[in-house]
Amino acid sequence: MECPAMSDPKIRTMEDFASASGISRPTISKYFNDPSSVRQSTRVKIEQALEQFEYRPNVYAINQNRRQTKNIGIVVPYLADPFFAEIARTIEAQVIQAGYRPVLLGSHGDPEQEIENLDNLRLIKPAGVLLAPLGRASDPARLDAFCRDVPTVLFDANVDGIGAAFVGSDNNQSIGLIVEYLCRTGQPPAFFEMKTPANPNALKRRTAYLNAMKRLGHAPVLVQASGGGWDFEAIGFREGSRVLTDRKLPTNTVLCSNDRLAIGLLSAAYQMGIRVGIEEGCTLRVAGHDDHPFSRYTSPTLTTVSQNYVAIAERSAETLFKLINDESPPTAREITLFEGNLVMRASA
Amino acid sequence: MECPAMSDPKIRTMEDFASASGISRPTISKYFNDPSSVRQSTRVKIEQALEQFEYRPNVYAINQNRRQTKNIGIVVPYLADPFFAEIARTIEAQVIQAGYRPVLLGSHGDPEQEIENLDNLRLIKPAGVLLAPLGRASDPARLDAFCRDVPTVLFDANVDGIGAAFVGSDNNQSIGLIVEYLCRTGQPPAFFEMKTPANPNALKRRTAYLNAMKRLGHAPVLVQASGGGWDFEAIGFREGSRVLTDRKLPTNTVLCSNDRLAIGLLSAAYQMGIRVGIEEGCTLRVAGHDDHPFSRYTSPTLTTVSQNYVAIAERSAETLFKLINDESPPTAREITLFEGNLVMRASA
DNA sequence: GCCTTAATTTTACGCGCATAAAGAATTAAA
DNA sequence: TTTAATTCTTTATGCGCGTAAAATTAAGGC
Repeated sequence: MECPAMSDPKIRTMEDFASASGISRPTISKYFNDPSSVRQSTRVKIEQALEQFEYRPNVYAINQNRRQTKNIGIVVPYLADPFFAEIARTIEAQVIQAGYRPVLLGSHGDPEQEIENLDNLRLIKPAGVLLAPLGRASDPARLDAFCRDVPTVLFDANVDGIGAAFVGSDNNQSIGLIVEYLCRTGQPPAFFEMKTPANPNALKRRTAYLNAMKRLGHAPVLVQASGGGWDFEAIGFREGSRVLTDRKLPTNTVLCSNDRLAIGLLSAAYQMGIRVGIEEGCTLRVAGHDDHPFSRYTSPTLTTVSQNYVAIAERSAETLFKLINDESPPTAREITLFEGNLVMRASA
Repeated sequence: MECPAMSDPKIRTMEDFASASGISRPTISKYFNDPSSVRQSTRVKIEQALEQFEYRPNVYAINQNRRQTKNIGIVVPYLADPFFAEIARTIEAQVIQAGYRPVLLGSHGDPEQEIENLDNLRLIKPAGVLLAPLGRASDPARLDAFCRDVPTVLFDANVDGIGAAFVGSDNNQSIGLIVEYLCRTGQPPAFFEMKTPANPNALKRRTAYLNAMKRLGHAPVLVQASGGGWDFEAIGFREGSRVLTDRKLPTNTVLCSNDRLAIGLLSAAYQMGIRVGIEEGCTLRVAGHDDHPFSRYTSPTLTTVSQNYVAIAERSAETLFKLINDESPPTAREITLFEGNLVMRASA
């Protein structure tokens, strides 16, 4: 039995706790709003009483009356994607550290779910929202309507003009990096992607690939998979099988728009008996983008470009907090891009 | 500009909406509590007004006064594991369909985080909680204390005597199934697992393996990986490399306690040039357990046993709702186990 | 048409806290 | 020590809704 100090008199309300601790209720209220806003000596008193009586204020009563809650919404397009799960987790930590309460929501790749998530967030009157939008599938008008009402920072995927700021990866740099690497170490890569990608990053990566190839004096080769949705591995497998069967590829090197496509492609190659990698006897090189958590366990391990998602998480959270606490007029929409790093493994 | 019907008079409170719709406030309140509890004709009136004025009641005011909120907590040990992300998503859908609001929390493999999640859930006074505990790492006393206060159903991992019910997989059946399959189609398997697994399912699987081998008249071989944590792929890779290097395995078949270990092992085998599978020329067979989302893209694709997580999700949600709505005295702790299905792929 | 039953309105109170204003007490500075 | 600034207490009001009880009205059956 835990029994810190015989919490005999039942402390249910802040009033109870106030009289039990010998401090006035409004001061207690101030303390819970911001512990540093009361004198050090009274703070100590309160915290001692807190250990005795283990009282916790009623969240609903608090939030009903405060102008602004301490809730921060975090919305990601797909929670079952380990990449987003990881970045969400990192952001969560930032939010908690800053004294806010994270509320994590996944959109399951569905634009309606995304809007529903935002609508649900509205109901809890969040201080701000960190939103990784679905991208092209998103309903920009409704996204914008939300961002006008609630301080919102976009991350991972940009939607032009929406939200107070955007923090993401510099696809131009990262794709340039790996294209250069591939060209330097072997045949110039073809680019494997979705024909009509939902994610705006995919479009930027395509452009970046084309630019990089031009710069290096090679003819670009686009391999575009039809189909939609978020089941990238399946698409990568299906279209990868097709392309490898056709044998029309003018190069032995494939750069995938993201790691999940690459995972599908590697699986297809393996099943066709095609040896992938940079070792002797390999007839195909495959590279990806994102440094997906599973990319280090593929066969062969996947050469890719890592996104600096820690930096992205930190900066986007930081930007949001500034936005929330700043009385200054909202400045111009700021775009921050972090560079990727080459992760050399066995596949290319 | 959206402007359904000129919502000129600003509807902020239920009182506003009541007068605007010509219905009394208590009736409006009843409607939002349960739309079917008001007469059909008034329900129509309210819903018409609702379209005109798009009023939403204040969540905080509601929950402050209701004896019970409509919140259902969902706690999983590790959100970055696609298996849990998927099952969480399925449960979410169930919860929403039943008219509740899911609150999803991940414990990041950390027992303290798990307790913190439960503490945070307490603050929002949930109607009930669906908890997939960390397992052996969990703090049983504090888990129990929570379950005594809040209707809680455990799923995925059982902790003896804690929670009102448990819904999971029948490890004995599923492991038996795949052991039989492996024995029937080749050499009897060794069992690859963690020496001190955090997950109680792992222990049941070990026992199930030993039982199955005994039943089939084979000598069991346990391969136990040291180390802890939730980075199963890394452990599978590291320990897998070691075991394959040692060449002390008296069989060419390895059954892994879960797919994530198998993913690591497959990666290790590939890097060592060991051909895995049931084809000609393969010297190793590998099987897993769980039908992890990535198991169909490994090289080779992973033979495994699928958990019926849709059934688990449905039953656990269903059980919780019954528990919440039932006035009957809490019956004996019910344990429901669903059978697994063999998923035959290329690795074994 | 009257009666029974169910649904609604009216009235009223309370939930647990934020917050504002004014005065009292404490602290720091002069 | 005096004064000014800070912090605290007291007092009071209100947030938006749940909910209970009594009075009223509407619906359905004969």
